[in-house]
Amino acid sequence: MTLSPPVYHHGNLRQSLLASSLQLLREGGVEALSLRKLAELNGVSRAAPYHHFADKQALLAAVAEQGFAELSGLLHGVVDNEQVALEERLHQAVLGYLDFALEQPALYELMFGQALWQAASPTGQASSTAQFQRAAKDCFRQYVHLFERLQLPATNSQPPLRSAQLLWATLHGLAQLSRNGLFGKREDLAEIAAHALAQFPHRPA
Amino acid sequence: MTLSPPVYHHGNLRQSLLASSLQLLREGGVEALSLRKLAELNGVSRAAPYHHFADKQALLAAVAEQGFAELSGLLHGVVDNEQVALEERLHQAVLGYLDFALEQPALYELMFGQALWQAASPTGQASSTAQFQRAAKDCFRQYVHLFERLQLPATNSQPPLRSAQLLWATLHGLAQLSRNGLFGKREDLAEIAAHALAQFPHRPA
DNA sequence: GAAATTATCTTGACGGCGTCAAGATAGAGG
DNA sequence: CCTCTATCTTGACGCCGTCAAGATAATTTC
Repeated sequence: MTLSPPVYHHGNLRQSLLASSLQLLREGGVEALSLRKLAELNGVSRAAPYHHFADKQALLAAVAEQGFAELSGLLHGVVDNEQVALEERLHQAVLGYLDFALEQPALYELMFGQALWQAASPTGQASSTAQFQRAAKDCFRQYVHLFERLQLPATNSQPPLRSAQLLWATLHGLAQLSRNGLFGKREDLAEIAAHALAQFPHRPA
Repeated sequence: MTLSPPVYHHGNLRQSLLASSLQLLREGGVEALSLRKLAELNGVSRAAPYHHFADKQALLAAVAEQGFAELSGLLHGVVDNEQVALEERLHQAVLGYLDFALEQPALYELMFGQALWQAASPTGQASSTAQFQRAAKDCFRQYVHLFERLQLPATNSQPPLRSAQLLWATLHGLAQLSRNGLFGKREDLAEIAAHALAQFPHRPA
């Protein structure tokens, strides 16, 4: 009398593989993530994962998609919180993004790395990578939405899309360079992030 | 009667390997760069490269270091050009950086990717990775220098180090997100870059 | 110039990897 | 029951990074 959908040999291998992938990613980075280790961790044979993912790239795309979904949920929680002033939400969305990136550096790098965004797409895999790219854009759209609601002054300002693009780029750069240890201690990062936000146009206080 | 330094079996394999690495990187990304292919391209056996690089990571570090050296030269040419106004030099340094990143995306990703910045450093390789990290910081220092000379107004401004960090992060984010096709066409990038520069404090015109 | 030393390269081998083909097994539906 | 399909296993292939042992060539030492 299980509540989950019908179960075959393993349980549901697909989700279990995704979870184990996150674990391997955390412990040893992308280099430590191999299909064979994944299979062994789940008590199945080498070829079993191929019944749930076309190839390694498709699995990585699914993992990254899951990452974007998590980030998207995190941002929604901040951006849609009507009890907080818009400026403050923006601030929280910035810090939340950076926390996410720095707490799961390997996952974050996978989400934005060359491997998944260069879809050579011999037709078949297009769906798997296209799907994860859509998840990424959903994530981004929330920043656009936030800037739209902020109604920034026309002077010195650009359309919300442009502002969101620029903010996102800044956050991404901060996350990656900070991970590489190029900014000194991590408290410096919060200061730089505040500096970055201060450079965006403000509503007349 | 050769002009080059004394030549052993190959010629000078080390430099030749580095050049071939760049070629493979350009053609197929990091995934296409294997020591065996590299050896074959240079007409030597599999193990030959190990007499010039401790392991694959050391070779990648040397390639990345070369990349930083090239970028550094490019920036020097712009930043030290006394015949151009400082603001204009900053503008050129921004566009030059982005051009470099977008023209050699695989090299750029290698230069900033996790693989080389997570030096587990079991003591031995420390020198090779530390050396390439120094090259990276030399690159960065030029932006600091530029901001120092710009003498930005104290109001709303941060020390040159902070401004340079923020600009670098923004450029890095723009490069990577743009490469991933998240900004639409490439002409948009120049517009966003201009927007970014406009947000940095200006000298009173 | 001969011998010793060092730098450079080769061959053989090991384990790990992604992937595929062929076959086994287990649950679902008639 | 039989059939069908989803799921998993075993065996095999070629590519990979890496090391140990040995060969060869340049340099150094006398």
